[in-house]
Parts: sequence; C-alpha cells; structure tokens
Amino acid sequence: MKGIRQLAKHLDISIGTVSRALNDKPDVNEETRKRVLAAAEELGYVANQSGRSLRQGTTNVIGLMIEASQETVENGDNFFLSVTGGLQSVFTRHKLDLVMLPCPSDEDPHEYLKRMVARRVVDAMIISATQRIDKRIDFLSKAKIPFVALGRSSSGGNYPWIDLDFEGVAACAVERLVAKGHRRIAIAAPSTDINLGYVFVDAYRQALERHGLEFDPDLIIRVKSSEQGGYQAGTELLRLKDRPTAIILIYELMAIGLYRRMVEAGVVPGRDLAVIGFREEPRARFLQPTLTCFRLSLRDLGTKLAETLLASMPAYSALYPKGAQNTIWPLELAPGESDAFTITP
Amino acid sequence: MKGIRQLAKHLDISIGTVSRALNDKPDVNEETRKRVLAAAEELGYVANQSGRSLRQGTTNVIGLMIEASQETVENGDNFFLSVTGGLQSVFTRHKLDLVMLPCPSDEDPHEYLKRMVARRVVDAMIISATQRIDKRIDFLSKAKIPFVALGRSSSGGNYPWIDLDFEGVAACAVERLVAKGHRRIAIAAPSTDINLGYVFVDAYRQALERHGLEFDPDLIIRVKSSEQGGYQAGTELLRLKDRPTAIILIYELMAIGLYRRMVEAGVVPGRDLAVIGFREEPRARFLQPTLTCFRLSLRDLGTKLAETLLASMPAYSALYPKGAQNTIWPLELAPGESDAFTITP
DNA sequence: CTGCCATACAGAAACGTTTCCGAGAAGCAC
DNA sequence: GTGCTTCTCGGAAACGTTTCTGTATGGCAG
Repeated sequence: MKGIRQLAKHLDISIGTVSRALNDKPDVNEETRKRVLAAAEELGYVANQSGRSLRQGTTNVIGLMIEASQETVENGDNFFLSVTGGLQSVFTRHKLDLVMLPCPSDEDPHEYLKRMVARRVVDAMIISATQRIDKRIDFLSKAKIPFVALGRSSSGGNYPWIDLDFEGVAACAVERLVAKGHRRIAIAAPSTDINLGYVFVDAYRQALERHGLEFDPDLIIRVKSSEQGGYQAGTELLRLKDRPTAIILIYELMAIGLYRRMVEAGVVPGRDLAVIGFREEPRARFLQPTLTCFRLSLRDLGTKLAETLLASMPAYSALYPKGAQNTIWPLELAPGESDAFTITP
Repeated sequence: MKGIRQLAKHLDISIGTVSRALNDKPDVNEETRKRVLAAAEELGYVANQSGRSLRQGTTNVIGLMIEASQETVENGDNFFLSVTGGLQSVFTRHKLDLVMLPCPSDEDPHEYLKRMVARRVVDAMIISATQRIDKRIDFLSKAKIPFVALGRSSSGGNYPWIDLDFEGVAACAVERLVAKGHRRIAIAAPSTDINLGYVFVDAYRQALERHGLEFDPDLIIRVKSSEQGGYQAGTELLRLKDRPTAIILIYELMAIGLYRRMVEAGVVPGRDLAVIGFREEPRARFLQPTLTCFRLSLRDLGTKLAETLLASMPAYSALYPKGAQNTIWPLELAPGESDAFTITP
C-alpha cells in the first residue's frame, strides 16, 4: 500500500478528501487542507502520474517533436533549446510539462508521431520542420489532437501555425539593396524540397518585380544552409558572368563561409559586395564587417507557439482567446556594415 | 467503452486473452493471436500507456535530462541529437522510448529532476553536464532510480558514468607537439567552474611534466568555448612575450576564431603556429589548413550510454552484463595540417 | 472408465488516482 | 420539532491495462 492511500491512513482521513485537498478542490476544510499539504511535504508524496492520467484521461504533458534530420544535425545551433525556453515559460504556469520527442532517423516521422499520440503519452503536439506536403498535419487534424506547427504547409487546410515572415524579410532586403543602387542581386537558398527554399525565393522574385527588376534564375544559388554552403555560394557567385553586386543569404551561418571565400578572392564584403543575411545567428555575430541581418527572439517565438497551442486546447482556450490561429512572425532588421557597398550610377 | 475492451468484444474474446496475444505471452492459440493482431491493426488499436504503466509499475520511457546551461548551449542542439541517435538505436530494440527533458532555466535542475522522477514519468534517467559536486547524483542513487551520467563527478561514490578521455587526449596532444620540437605550448580552456576546464588543464600539466617541460601558468588562456573565445585566445596568444609556438584548443569551434585572428596578424596556422583541437566539430571541418583534432562518434557514445544504463536496470541487466559501469571514452587522433609547424633546433 | 497432464481461454483482481454521490452535522428560519 | 440550506467528509465507482487463478476441453496412458 503506497501513495495516496498511505498518506490518507497516516492522516486518518479518507483518500478522497486527501485528493481534493492536494488538488485545490472545494469541499475541504481549510485546516484539513493545511494538514494534508504538510503531511505530503513531510512524507515526500507526489502523485503517480500514471494513475492520474488514467483517471483524468489527460497527461499534462506537451510533446515537441524533433526530427534528427541531416540539416538539423549539421547546423548544430541552439534553435530548439532556445525555443523550449519560451514554451516552458508559458507551460509551467499551467503545470504542464514539456518533453522533446526525437524521432529516430530510421523511423518515418509520421509513424513515430502516430505511435506517440496513440499511446496517449502527450496531450498535445508541437511539430516543426514542416514539409510542403505533411502527412502529420492531416493525421493530427483528423485525430483531433491539439497541435501547432512551426512552419506552413499545404496540407490539412485550416490549422494552427506560426511561420517566419519570409515575404517581409525578402521585401525588406531587396528594397534596401535597390535603394543602394544594386540591380543584380543574388540569393543563396536551399533546394525547393524544403519549404523555406521555395517560399523565400518566391518572395524575393516578387520583390524584384515590384521594383521593376528582371528575375534572373542564374542568380539563385542553391546550396546547403551551412557554412560550407556559404563557401560554395561564394565560389558560384565569383563564377557568374556579369557578377552580382549584392547577395542575400537565406541562412546567416552561410555568411562565415561566404566571407572566407570572398577574402580568398580579394573581394571585401561590404566594400566590393553587399551582403545581407536572413536570420541572426550568434556564431556569426563577430564577423567583420558586421553583418546586416534580420533578428528574431526564439524565446518569444516559443511563447507565442505555446499560447497558440493552448488556445486550441479546450481546457485552456478560455485563458488564451482563440484569435487568429496563424501568425506571421516578424523579424527586425539589424543593420550592419556588410551592405554598405553602394552603387553610384 | 474503448480500448482493449472494445477490441475484445469485436473479436468475441475475453480481454485477458487479447492482452496476452498482443504482448507475446504464452497461453494463447497461434491462430487466435493472428486474429487479434489483425483486428488491432485494422481498428488502429494501440495500448493506452497510462493504463499499462499503472498496472506494470513501469513506463517504458527513458528520460534524457537537458540543462540549458552555459556548456549545453554552446554545444548546441546537434550534440544531443547525435547522442540520441545512438541511444535510440539501443532502446528501440527493447520497445523503450526516449524523451528529452529540458530543465527550465529558472528552475533548479535538482528540483526539476526530483519532480520528474517522483511523478514516475520515466523509468530511468540519463543526465549530462555533471558538476563537480552534483546533487542529482546523490538523489538518484539514494532513490534507487536507474541512471547513467555523461561526465564524472565527485558526488555519489560509485555510480555508472561515461566520460571522455581528457587525460589521453591531453597526453597525446602534448606528446605530438613535443616530438615536433615545441617547448612552449599554450592551451585555451574555459574556466575551472566547468569540470572540463579543470580536468583537461590538469592532464595537460601532467603531460608537460612527464616530458620535463616546465608548467607556465601564463600559457593557460581562459576563454569561452566558442568561436569568439578562439578569437580572444588568439589575441591573448599574440600578446604573450616569448610567444608559444603551439596551442591546444579545448573546444574545436575555437579554431575558427583563432584562425581569423592569426590571419589578421599575418601568422599562418600550420606554418608559423601549430594548432591542435580537442573535439571534432562539423562546423570546423572546412578550415584551411585542416585542423589536427581528436574525433569521437557521438552516436557510438550514445549506444554505450544506453548499454551502460540498461546494464544497471534489473529488467535488462541479463542482456547487458554488468561489467565495468564506468567508461573512459577514447578519442581518435585525426591528423591534419594545422600542426605541421616543426621546430628544428 | 478413471486419472492426469497440457492447452487455451474466461473472469476477476489489482495498479493509484480522481470524482461522483450521498450522508452526517450544524446552523437557521419557520 | 420540521424543513432547508451549507459545509465537510467517507465510500465507491471508474479510468485501461496486465496478470493471477480457475476451469473446460481434449488427448493419452493406465
């Protein structure tokens, strides 16, 4: 005989009363409640989660699914750790715990998700790295499991998501460069398999057209989102005839590699080539000349994710009014020296 | 009425038999088992984890605790994701699931651990970023919760841990440099608060003494384990009178910053200064000249961690014989060009 | 036919918790 | 005294699963 029963016997009180006392339910004398709390503290009693979950049909655990994709591992940034900080700042207010669920690389992410959800180990899910067509979204919608996605997708119709403001960033970057007289603006981006590689480049194209500039497919340099990719992008850039005078990097870590390649070729970033990076990256912060880039708080993004998720959960939706369930997350321009290069006609 | 009961009714069989069929227990006709499995697949039945945990007293979940500590953040996500790959390769064989438990930065890691364990949400724990004195280890030992630690500690007496072979690496690096004629060998390391900053430098000192070289405290450059730290280390190095001819970097990411500082000063790594990095880091892989460093497979480290843990769990110890429960994980020298610089007397 | 074993299944208890239902006691108005 | 709340608590059911115990069946030896 363990658990709440022992605690009840120790207090000579029924287990029902003990349970109500511990869970801040009414129908329990204030003095009794104090006695119970004191005894629980003294005996180190903590409710068994399995029993509670079984009875309540809820686990009070939110899952953050993580794919150990090639890209994630290679980039090796603190993306998830930073986001979890924001998530937890919200969840702890509601006694919800966050667990990160790493999908084994040899298991289909969709199957993994199904397994985790079917076993009822979490109440709700946060998924990221969404594909343009993502079976997980269809599944979660149909199974009526509360979830929120970091990233848009064409799947599933209307569902809660948050995504970065690629359009805004691309427009801002292009406008800034055009204002400095640039006409041939290259862009380094990953392949179109990845949603970002598609959406961002499309936004770039639209921005160009708004400024009456022709869209030259040669100026799209498809490389990996890494330092090495940046180095390769530099090589590609140097090879282009009628060389561009500016380049937009879709992932800022590329800047480190690009700088290296430029220095090797005697091209000085900021003086001979304007460079703008997309997302702020701590490791690129010490570059000289400093990089013009777009900044966002991953922690704040995390809190917004959490709030969006809770708003979609019946038990919490009262506290987090169900406004727009989709958010385009804005980024802030952080001007640096890397795009100082100005074309004077 | 849901779950196994519905499945049993659908098959017109008792729930006991269904349960045994699903769990590969004896006392069930082979044909019946097939029928049950087929029906479960058809109806999409998956056992509710709460019910199962409650009955069995076991959750089949292993927790990997993650602290958003200084060191962790610098390592980045890829460190843990690589390790989880190895962990899961073992766990999946036993139908164990891995969850990562990120300790909120505003909660005491020890309290967080206690909470997770007391609620019986995991059967066992993997902890990392161990402190020289670590309350978690004492707690887990006393509570008889199976666990394994990545990193040594002075706490808790005899407990299962795995740690990297700092001594071996320091000895090998020093020996290699001494053989090339170097006499003044600097080392860039984090502060002694971090276990690594203490143990590694101590091993370096011992290695020097074995070769009859004097230990000069000025040659210990205390910087952060980051690119920026490497850059600072470069500045410090250049300032030293009787400048060292070689430097050992305790974290390879420093090399990127160090290289930059050296190039700025007209010092060519590998030609004018010998450089050896401690741990291989994908982000530093493209450096020129290539870095001499020590390599380890994080994935293999993960499998060893998992095996060590399972060996300490009664339910699995038969399969993973309890050998030495402590492992000094060896690293492999990956020779590059960065330490080609040789002193000829 | 009896006795005995092995096989295959049904039935029920148990895991620890929450929550529903009912009831005793006390207070108050009539 | 009766009737009606209000407060506090005890008892028991329920959550979904695993596992223990019992039992019917059939085969086989005696």
